[in-house]
Amino acid sequence: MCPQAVNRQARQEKIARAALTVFSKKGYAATSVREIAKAAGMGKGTLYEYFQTKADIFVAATKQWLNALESRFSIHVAGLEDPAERLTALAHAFVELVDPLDPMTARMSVEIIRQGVLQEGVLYDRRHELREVMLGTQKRVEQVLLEGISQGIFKAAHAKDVGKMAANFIGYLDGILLHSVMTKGELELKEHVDFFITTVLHFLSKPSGGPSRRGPQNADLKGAS
Amino acid sequence: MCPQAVNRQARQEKIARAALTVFSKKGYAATSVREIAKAAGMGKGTLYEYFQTKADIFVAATKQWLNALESRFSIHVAGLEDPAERLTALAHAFVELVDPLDPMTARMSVEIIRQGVLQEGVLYDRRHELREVMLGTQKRVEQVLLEGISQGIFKAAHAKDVGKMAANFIGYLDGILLHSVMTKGELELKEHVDFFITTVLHFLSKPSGGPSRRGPQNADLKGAS
Amino acid sequence: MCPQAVNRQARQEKIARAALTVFSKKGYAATSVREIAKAAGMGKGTLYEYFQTKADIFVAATKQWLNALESRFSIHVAGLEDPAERLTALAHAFVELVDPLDPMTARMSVEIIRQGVLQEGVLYDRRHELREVMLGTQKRVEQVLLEGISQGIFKAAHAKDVGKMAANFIGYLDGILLHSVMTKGELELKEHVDFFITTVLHFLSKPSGGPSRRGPQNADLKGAS
Amino acid sequence: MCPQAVNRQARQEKIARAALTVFSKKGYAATSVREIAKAAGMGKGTLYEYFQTKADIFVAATKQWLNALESRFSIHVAGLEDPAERLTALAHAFVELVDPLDPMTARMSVEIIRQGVLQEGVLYDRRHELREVMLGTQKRVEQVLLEGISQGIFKAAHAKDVGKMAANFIGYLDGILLHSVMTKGELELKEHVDFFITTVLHFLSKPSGGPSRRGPQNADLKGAS
DNA sequence: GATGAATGAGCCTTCATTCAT
DNA sequence: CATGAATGAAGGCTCATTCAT
Repeated sequence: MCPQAVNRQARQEKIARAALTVFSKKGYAATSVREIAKAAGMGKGTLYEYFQTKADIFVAATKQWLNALESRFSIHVAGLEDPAERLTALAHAFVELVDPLDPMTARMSVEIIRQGVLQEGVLYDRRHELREVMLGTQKRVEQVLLEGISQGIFKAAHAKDVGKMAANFIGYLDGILLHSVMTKGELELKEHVDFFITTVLHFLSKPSGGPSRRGPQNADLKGAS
Repeated sequence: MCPQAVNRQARQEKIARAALTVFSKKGYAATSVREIAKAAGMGKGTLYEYFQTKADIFVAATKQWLNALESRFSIHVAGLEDPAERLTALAHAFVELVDPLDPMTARMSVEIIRQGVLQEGVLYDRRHELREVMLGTQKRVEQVLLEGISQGIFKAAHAKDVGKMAANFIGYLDGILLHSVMTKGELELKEHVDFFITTVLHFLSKPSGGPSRRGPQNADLKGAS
Repeated sequence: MCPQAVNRQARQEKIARAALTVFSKKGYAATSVREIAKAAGMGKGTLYEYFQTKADIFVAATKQWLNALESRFSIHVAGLEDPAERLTALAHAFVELVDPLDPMTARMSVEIIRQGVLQEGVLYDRRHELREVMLGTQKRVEQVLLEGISQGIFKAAHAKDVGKMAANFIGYLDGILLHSVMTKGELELKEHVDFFITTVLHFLSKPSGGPSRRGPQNADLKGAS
Repeated sequence: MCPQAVNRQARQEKIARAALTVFSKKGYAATSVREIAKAAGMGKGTLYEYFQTKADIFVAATKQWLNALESRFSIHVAGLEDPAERLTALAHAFVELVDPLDPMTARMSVEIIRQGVLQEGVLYDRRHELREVMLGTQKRVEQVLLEGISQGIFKAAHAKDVGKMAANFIGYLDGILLHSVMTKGELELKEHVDFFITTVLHFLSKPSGGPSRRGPQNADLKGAS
C-alpha cells in the first residue's frame, strides 16, 4: 500500500538546497543537472521526479534563497527598538550576505537578477514574483522610517518620501554588495555601508534637542561607523 | 599601425559592436556565434580570424560598452562647473542608461557583472580589468567631490571620506539601475535618483551663505546624529 | 488452477486489456509503462509482478486483441448457412473493425504487423505465433469455400486453389482496411469490400444451373453487394 | 567567398538514402540519429545541418522511397501495350518489392503506414501527402482499366467502377505484401498475386470473341491459373 | 502481494570550433 | 582573407526496470 512514504516537500527542499550551492557558484547555464544531482546525493532521474525542468529547480532554489534572506533580516532586527538601530541592523544583515569565505549568497543574487532581467532568463516570466519579495523588504524599511517619524526621531517632513527612501536604501545595498563581490573583498563593505547609513541618518534625523550637542553626537557617530 | 592593422582593428570593432547588441539581448550563454556572425554581416569562420574564442568576443564587446559609457559621462559633465551640478549630471547619465525603449545597456551591465562575479564567468579571470574601469568612474566622482571642497562648497571635513563616498555613489547608481531594469520601469528611476542626490548634497554641502560658519555647521552635525 | 492462479490470470487479462487501449492509441514505443499502469488502475511495480517486461505486456495485449477478433468473426458467421453469405459476413466483420468513432482495433493491427515485421519489433521473434492466428482465420475461409464447392454452389475446379484464394481474401481485407484507416474514412470501406466480394463470387460461382444464365447470376450479384 | 560548394540537395538525398536503410530495418523509434549518421558516413551534427529534426529525416526518407516506387512502376509498365499485361506488370512490380534478400522496401512500407496511422506518428500530420502518392498509383491503375475498356478488351459495364476496382487492386497488393513479409517468404507471393490477377481479369474481361462464350472463358481460366 | 521512489543508460539536439576550399 | 560545412562533446530529459518498504 505504502511502499515508501517520502516527504515530497522535504525532498524538494533538499534538492533546492543542493542546487543553490551549485547555481550560486557557476550560474544557471554552466550548471549541469548531473552536478545538481551529485550535490543532492541522488540520481539524475530522481530530480525529475520532483521537478519538471532544470528551470523549475532554479526557481525553487531562488525561492529558498529569498526565504533564507527574509528570515535572516528578521533575526537581525528582532529585539531592536530604536529605528536608527533597526535600519543599521538591516543594512548589516545585507553586509553579512557577503561572507568572504562563502560568497554564495551574493553570487546567487547576481544570477537571480540576471535571470529576471534577460529576456531569455529563466525567471524572466516570473520576475513579478521576485519584485514581490523585494517589495517585502522595502516595506520593512518604510515601516522603520515611519516609526522613526512617529517617535519623533526622524523629521516629519520626510513622511511623504518614505517610499523613495526605502527603495533607494535597498537599491544602494544591492549595488554596493555587487561591487563588493566583484572586487572580492578589496572593498571594505562594512565601512562603506556604515558611512552610507551615517549619510542617511544625517538627512533623516532631527537635531537631537538637548543641552549638550557634542556628546551625543560623538556617541552616535561612533556607533554608526 | 600599418594599414592592415588598422583594418584589422576596424573589423574587430565592428564585430564587437554587433556582438554587443546580441549579448545584451540574450546574455552570453544564450547567444550563439552564428548569431553574432549574422549580426556582424559576415561568416562564422571570419569571426575566428579576429578573435580566438567566443569569450574573447564578449570581452571585446564589454570593453566597447564600457568605453561608450565613459564617453557618455564625459559628454554629460562637459561644460559644467558647479560640483553639485556635475554630480547630478553624472547620475543623470546613469539614469539614461535605462532607456525604456532600448534597455540594452542596462541588461548588458547585468550580464557583465554576472560574468565577472561567477567563477565560471567569462570575465571572472579578468574582473580586475573591470574593476579598473569602475575605479575610473569612481575617481571621476572623487575628483568632483574634492573640487567641491576646494571651492568651499562642500564641507572640508569630508575630504578624508571622498573615496568611500564615491564608491557608495557609484554603488547606489548601479543598484537602483538594476532594480529599475528588473521592474521594467515601474520604478520612477529619475525621481529616485534625484531624491538620492538631494540626500547626498544635504550631507555634503555647507550651509549656503550665512553670517557664521560654525553655527550651521554644528547644526549639520547635529542633524547627522 | 488453484485460486491464486485464477486470480493471477484475471489480473494479467485486466492489464492486457488496459494496455490494449493505450498501445492501440499511441503505438508500442510511445506508450510508457506508467500509462499502462494508470489505465489498469494499479501501480507501476505491480505490472512487473505479472509480466517480465513491457514487451511481454504487448504480446499479451496482442493475443487478447486477436482473440477478440476471432470471437467477433464467430459471432458474425454464426447461423449463416449459405457459403456466399458466410464469406460476406466475414468480410463485413473486418469492415466493422474500422469504427470511425473508435479506430482502435484498426490501429492496433498496424502496430501488431509492424512489431512482427521489423527486426527490432517486439513480436519479431514471435511472428510465427501471429502467423498461427492468421492461419486460423484463413482456414476458416478455406472451409467456407470448400463447403460452397461441396454444396455445388462454387465451381469444383477451384478446389485445389482454396488455399491461395483464402490467403488472398484475408490479404485483401487487411490491405484495404489499412488504406481506409490511413485515409480516415475518406475511402468508402464497405462499398469497396462489397464490390470485391462481387468480383470473387463472380469468379467462384457456377452459373447457377437453370434455363437462364443471366437471372441467377444477377441474383448472386445482388446478394453479394 | 565560396568555401565549399556543397550540393545541398545531393547531401540531403544521401542522408535520406542512408536513413532509409536503417529506418526500414528497425523502425523509426528504434533508430537512433547516431546510427543514421554512421550509415550516411558523416557526423551526427552534420545531419542537423540538412534537417531540422529526426522526424524530418524520416519524412525525407519516406518521400525518397515513394519516388523510387513510382519509378519502379514506370519501368515495369514501359513498353507494354496490352492492358491486361500492364495490370500484371504493375502487380509484379509490387511483388518484387519483397526481395527475400533485401526486404527493406516492404518493411519500410509498414513503418510508413504506421507513422501515418498512429496519432503520435511522425507522418500523422502529413498523411494527406502520403495519400496523394497512393492516389497517384491508383490513378495509374484506373487508366489501365479505362484503356482496356476503350480497346474493347474489358467489359464496358465496369467503366463506372474503375475507381473502386483500382483502390481494391492496390489495397490487395499492399495487404498480401504485408502478409508475405510477415511470414518471411513462406507465402508464395508471386503465385498468389498471379492467381488474384486471374480472378480480376476473369471478372473484367469480355469473352474473347469466338463462337461460343463458354469455351474461351474456360481457356482463359486455364491459362491464368 | 502491492507500490512508487530511485536510477542511469540512452535519446535528440545544440553549438563552439576547425579547416578545406 | 573569407567562408560555411563538418564535427563531437555535452546538455536536458525520458523511461523501463529494480527494490525497499
